[in-house]
Amino acid sequence: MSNFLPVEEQLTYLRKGSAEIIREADLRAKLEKSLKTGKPLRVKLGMDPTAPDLHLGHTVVLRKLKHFQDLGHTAIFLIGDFTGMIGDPTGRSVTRPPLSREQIEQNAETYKSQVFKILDPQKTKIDFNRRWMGAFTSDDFVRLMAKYTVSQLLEREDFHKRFQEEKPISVHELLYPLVQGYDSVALEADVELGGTDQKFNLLVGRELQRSYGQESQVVLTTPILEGLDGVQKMSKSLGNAIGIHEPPLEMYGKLMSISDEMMWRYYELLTDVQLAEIERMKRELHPMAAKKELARRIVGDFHAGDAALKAGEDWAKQFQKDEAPDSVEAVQIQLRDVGEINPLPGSSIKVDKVVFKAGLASSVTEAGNKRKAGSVRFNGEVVKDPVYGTGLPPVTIDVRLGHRIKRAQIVP
RNA sequence: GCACAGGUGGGUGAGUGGUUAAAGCCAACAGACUGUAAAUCUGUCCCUCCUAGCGAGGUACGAAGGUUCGAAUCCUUCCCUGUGCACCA
Repeated sequence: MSNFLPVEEQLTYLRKGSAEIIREADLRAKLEKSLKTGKPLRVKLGMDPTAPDLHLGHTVVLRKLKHFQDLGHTAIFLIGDFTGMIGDPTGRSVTRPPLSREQIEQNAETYKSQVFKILDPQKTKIDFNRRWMGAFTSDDFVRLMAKYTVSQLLEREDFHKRFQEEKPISVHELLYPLVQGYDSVALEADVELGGTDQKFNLLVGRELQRSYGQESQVVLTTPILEGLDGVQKMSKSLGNAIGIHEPPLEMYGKLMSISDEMMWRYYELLTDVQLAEIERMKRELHPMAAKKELARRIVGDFHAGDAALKAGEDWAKQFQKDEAPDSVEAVQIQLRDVGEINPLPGSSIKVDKVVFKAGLASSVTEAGNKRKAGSVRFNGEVVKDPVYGTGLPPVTIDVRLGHRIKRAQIVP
């Protein structure tokens, strides 16, 4: 009845793109057992509903969950709507403000729709930890907290560091790992996935399961994907992320701007290209060709049809041939908003304001600085004067600052 | 509660009464060069206005007041963080 692959094959498949498996022997044992009994493993991946928009970094671990799913195991996508109130203190050495319940629910909804770009909706169990945490009594909580010690919690690097640096650590933050760990108890998870930054939390799950008399879960961590800068982890707040909902051209362009070194890492973590094949590409392909292929593949994962191909063409047009792409976002701008200089007979507009209104600069002052530096182009021409003479509106101008371009429609 | 140490621009971190919109570094953004890669060099990096300038004005150093011709710098109160004290009277 069971149509699982042989254990070794499953292991090989799962190892690719993993950072660490704790412990591999346990995983092997669990796989063997499931093969024998025909019972799939329960694989848990939890996410905070704090960042409603998924980016490629999140997809690394989601892809891993998908791998388990492909192998016939049960994928449980857990939305931490309860833990979201705490906010995982990971990373920033600053206490996060808790999210409101409405926000969390809203984010959770967006999540659901987004993860199915990767996971098979038919075969994925979605759960919320409020389901059991909401029913937790104070007694239950005390019992849970009694199973762990403060020094155990302070082993976590983030807490440890803050403790050393005499920075604040709120008590509710300390609770986070415990609750996440308890989720594994509630779900009777066989395996829990997470980024390497989650290692501590995942290990707490192992301990707690044992305390509650369950077999400990296997912990499988995936690497944290670096963002566009190639240094810091991909994160929306760091502004170095590629969101999975982004339009094809934008996604394609961002992928083309990553460093050659990063490109191979992206290949490894974001595509199903086999390692041997990646090595071959490294040797035989021009880096740019390989990068275009990468961009095409990834854009193709999130956009249907020939969107990826089109994005490639548009990109080449815009950046390699220095032309405007076929589709440029148009922005309507009121003439009076950009300072009409002499209404008749022709009109003059203020360059800085147009750039700002087009959304290419975050302030008029910044737009002015860029203009003075010779970075602003109107219809392909560098504009250095503060005032730009146009005909009578309506007038359309392709406004370009750096690699970004907008079509400004000046209307009366 | 008491004592002590802190709170500066996206991040670090100088600055203790006056060319300080606030050094340096990092990040970021743009330009040159390129393959929108890397490396390197250059410029910018609070906001607004205009006649666009080594221009004018407005904000800014936890908050609010005060002293002063003048304060991030001195005083007062408050808020926030950390450390120590706390039991054995």
